[in-house]
Amino acid sequence: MAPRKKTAPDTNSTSPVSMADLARELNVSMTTISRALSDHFSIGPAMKQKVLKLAKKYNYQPNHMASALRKGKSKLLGIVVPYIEGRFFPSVVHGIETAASKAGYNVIICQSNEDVAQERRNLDSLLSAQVAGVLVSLSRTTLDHKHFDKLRSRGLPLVYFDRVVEGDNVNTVVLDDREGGYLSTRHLIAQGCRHIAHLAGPQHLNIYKNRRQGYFDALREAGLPEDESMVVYTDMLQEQGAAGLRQLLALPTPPDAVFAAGDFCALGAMQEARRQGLRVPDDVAIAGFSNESFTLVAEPNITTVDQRCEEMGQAAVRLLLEVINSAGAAFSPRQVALRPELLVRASSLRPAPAATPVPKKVAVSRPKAVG
Amino acid sequence: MAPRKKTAPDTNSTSPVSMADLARELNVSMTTISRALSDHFSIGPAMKQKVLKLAKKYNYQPNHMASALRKGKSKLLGIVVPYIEGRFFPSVVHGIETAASKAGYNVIICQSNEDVAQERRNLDSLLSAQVAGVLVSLSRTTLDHKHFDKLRSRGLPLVYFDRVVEGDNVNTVVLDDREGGYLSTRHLIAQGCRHIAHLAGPQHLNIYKNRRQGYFDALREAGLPEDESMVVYTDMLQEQGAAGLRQLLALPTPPDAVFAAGDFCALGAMQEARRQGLRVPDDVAIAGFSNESFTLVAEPNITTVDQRCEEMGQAAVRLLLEVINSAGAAFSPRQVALRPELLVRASSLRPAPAATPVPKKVAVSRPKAVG
DNA sequence: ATAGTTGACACAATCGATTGTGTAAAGTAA
DNA sequence: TTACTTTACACAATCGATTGTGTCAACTAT
Repeated sequence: MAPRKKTAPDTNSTSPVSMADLARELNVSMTTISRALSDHFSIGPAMKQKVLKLAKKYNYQPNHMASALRKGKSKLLGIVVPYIEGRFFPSVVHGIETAASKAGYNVIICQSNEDVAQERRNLDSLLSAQVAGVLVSLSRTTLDHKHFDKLRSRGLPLVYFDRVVEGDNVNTVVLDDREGGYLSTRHLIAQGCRHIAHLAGPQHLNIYKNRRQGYFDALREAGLPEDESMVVYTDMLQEQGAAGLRQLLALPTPPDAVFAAGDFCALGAMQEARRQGLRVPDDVAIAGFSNESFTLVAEPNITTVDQRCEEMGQAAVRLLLEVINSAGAAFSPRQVALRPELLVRASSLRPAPAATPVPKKVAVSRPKAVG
Repeated sequence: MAPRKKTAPDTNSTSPVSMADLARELNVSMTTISRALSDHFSIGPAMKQKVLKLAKKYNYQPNHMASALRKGKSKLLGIVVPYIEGRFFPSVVHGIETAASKAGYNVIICQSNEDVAQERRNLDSLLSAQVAGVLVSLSRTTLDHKHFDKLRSRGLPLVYFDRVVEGDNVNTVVLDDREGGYLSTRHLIAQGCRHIAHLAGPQHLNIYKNRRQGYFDALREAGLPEDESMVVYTDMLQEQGAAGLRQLLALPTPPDAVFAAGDFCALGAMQEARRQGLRVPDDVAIAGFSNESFTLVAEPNITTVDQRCEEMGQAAVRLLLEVINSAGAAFSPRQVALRPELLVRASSLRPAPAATPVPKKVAVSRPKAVG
């Protein structure tokens, strides 16, 4: 390209003032400017002041791209989520952005739309953008994870959250779903319920498998029978919650409580209960999962388990930054499980205290590491 | 820096293979590689094939930062929103990311947390990241917009959405709130309601002012009185909806319908109506605004106005890309207003058809440009 | 066969910031 | 005063890709 004199302001969106401009004005080298701005010891205090002042005067903005290019590390984090809708992912992203921003990072967000191919493209995109690390929640159609090797081979720090790859050689942050199921069921037992049913989700998904496990754990702990006939498997839809309850009410010993693995399902069950003339929670207590916003709108308000979305995002960023800052020094992958929060609402709160108090084995229930 | 030989793989996250590597392997110049990859005419077809093949073999990923640095334009768009929660912003962001990605852009997302100072920092951050354009929804505390001049002075394309700066020298995408209020109220009139109240929002916010305007427009069109005593001003909270309805029901002529400028407010009103023994929609019809997810959970389902969140994001990106691609050629700012969609649900649907059909002046109601 | 074209690629500067090494001036010690 | 440190900067290469201008060869035309 022809040596272009600094005259026309171009159509460039580049900052109007670069380090070279400052250097020219002060008759010093760019080295001095760069080091003065980054508070390098080899620059005298007087010079530092002058540079800082001039930078402020001209509203100098460092060019992150140039810096990243030279240093080989940008201040960008990549996020790959299946989509940005509903209650869960937006909240997690909220947490991620907040934590990242606090650490001086910006985040690039990508949606896989539950499509592996798109997920693959997202990764390429983030690679090209030279992100310093990646946070991923897998798409539903992601069966193998070979495309993530590309990141690993380049030494790009990677943290999975919520929908994760199983194993102890990866960094993950998840909700402790088993604990959620356990807390919820234990609460129902404490309310005096003794015939607790479970509206379960697809068992090939870990979250639902674990919630069911927590349900059984609580039953066993309380000495109640673990009865498979009290478990109905659904896809967590509202109508299936209704249908599920219908099926359960037809049993010889109908349930006096239902722990649903999802709020929509719980809502359906509650509506069905009332259609059948049952009172909630008096005749049948109901608890859901996910803390969907409508749980506070439904009447009665639905007891549910909060998934700590924001904390999950923050924990994921913390972990990612740790890996990034470990800089080469072999970092041994860590798996973090967040403790869910049981939100007791009217749908499960019996007026009278529990007839038969349950043994207080609270502390025992803590699972592995808690973020 | 000491000339470092290509030996140690560094701790760099840089792509393991650069154009220089390809050039070396093929014994050609980087120029040739670059031009072959970008399909420049001065490169022979044979050479192009060889380069493409080698690039594929080595899984070459172009370094966007380097490219952006040289070209002065990145493939990044910046988003600044007050926060990423609730129903609205996540959906808009969803639309933005989808549209941007389709056009080969990645998006960097920033939250202002409703704080001007943070918003200012966000802009600096995006400037440093060398984004090609910015999409903004103003924070609630943003009273003057001087900090946006920094963008304009650098020729950075800018589009406001939803919470916009007023004026015809800026690019904006908003929902036509007046039309939304109009459609909703017209619907209530068509249901046979003649004493329609309005639960209004803070009038210093344009969205609420416009919804109220639409309400009055519909009344006037139907020849109904525009009665200020039928308007209660609130902050759109659930409790205020209840309180507002209580106040209205105490009037000499209580309303037979309520158009609330927000769904939460509508919900509160509906709950209050039932507490007072009124049937919805028979005794009092209710319509809200925003299409919150709980409107489909409440019983009866609440009639509401959809804000076209995703379309708004897409329209904003379209407009932004237009400005970006106009490349210098003076682009005259445009204001886009999206047409809202009335979602009629049980809360306002009277069993009997309208007693007195309303004059069909539908076409007349169309406002300015529709995105 | 000589001049004029065209095709296909190389040179080298450039975007803006970073950083190892060199070096002149100033300061300290002997 | 001579020698040795420090202090405070400057030089210049570098990250990876882009691009205006040369240049050499093969080709066409007269």
